[in-house]
Amino acid sequence: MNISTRFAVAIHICTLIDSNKEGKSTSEWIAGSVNTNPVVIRRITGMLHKAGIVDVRPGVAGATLARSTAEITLLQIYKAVNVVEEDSLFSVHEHPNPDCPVGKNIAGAIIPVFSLAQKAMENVLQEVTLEQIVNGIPVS
Amino acid sequence: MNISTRFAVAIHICTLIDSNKEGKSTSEWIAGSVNTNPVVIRRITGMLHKAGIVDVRPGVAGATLARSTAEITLLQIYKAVNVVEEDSLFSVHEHPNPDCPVGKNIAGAIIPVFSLAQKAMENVLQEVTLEQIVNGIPVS
DNA sequence: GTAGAATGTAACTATTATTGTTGCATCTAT
DNA sequence: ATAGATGCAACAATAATAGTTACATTCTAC
Repeated sequence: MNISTRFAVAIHICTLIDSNKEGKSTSEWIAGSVNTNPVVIRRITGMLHKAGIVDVRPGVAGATLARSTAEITLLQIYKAVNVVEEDSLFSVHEHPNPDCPVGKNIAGAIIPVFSLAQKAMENVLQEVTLEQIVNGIPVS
Repeated sequence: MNISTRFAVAIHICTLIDSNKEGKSTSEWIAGSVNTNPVVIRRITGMLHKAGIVDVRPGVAGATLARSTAEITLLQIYKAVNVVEEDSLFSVHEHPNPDCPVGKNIAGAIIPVFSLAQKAMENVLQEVTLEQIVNGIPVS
């Protein structure tokens, strides 16, 4: 199991858009850097657009960031591309035996822990901005 | 995406074994509480056995915990059932364009963050013992 | 207002992981 | 020896991912 590359690609896309303020960041151009199909890029920019992170319009070439890189966190991107459902990073088996004390109560005992663990991970993503990622890319 | 129920089931199994010190915790009996097939249980107890968490022997009915519930952490169980590969909770797209400054360096920029985020999640699991889970189950 | 170029999106495929299942070999205690 | 358990290989059903084709929609430039 692992979290879809959609998240890493979305970060890649946002970083690219920021680094290309002079040119037009079309899905085809972005796809060239990510090395995938333009439709995959459009799917993701569509999600980033719905989340208000990216501006993109039908018929108009090029996506842009909707706000500054310092105001975009990795958590926002992560939520935008929907790689992990709300509070369900960990899945719990359904229908344990209700006639067994353990079966009846196991979900209630572990779900709060799973929730805390997921939150801890997401808190790290919340503390990292797109600006920091961009600064991690050598200007070359 | 979400982490396999194998982890939740493994916790369920360990809790059950502890709550059943008088009886024999056979795969069939455990399967009755989890509400699944005994082979699924054997697969998981096999993994827990390899990790030294559970004692179980071919031909001998019943699994037991290899050490006290206070000495078993959720992180140990999590690692035992191999639900997330080492340092790869998040996956990164392969083969970004090496001729693009962003493509060439994006992996190096995001992997450390992904690593930190995963570690933060795992640290929570490390702080929770099986004993705490067991105590969260009403005696009824 | 039309042509060209881009985005949006549906539909399909290949691949992979999960979960459940059957069948059978192996092992142990009685 | 036998009964009953575990270990394990093999297979099916399901679901998510990633890539691809095709085409409708939209806008800009002319």
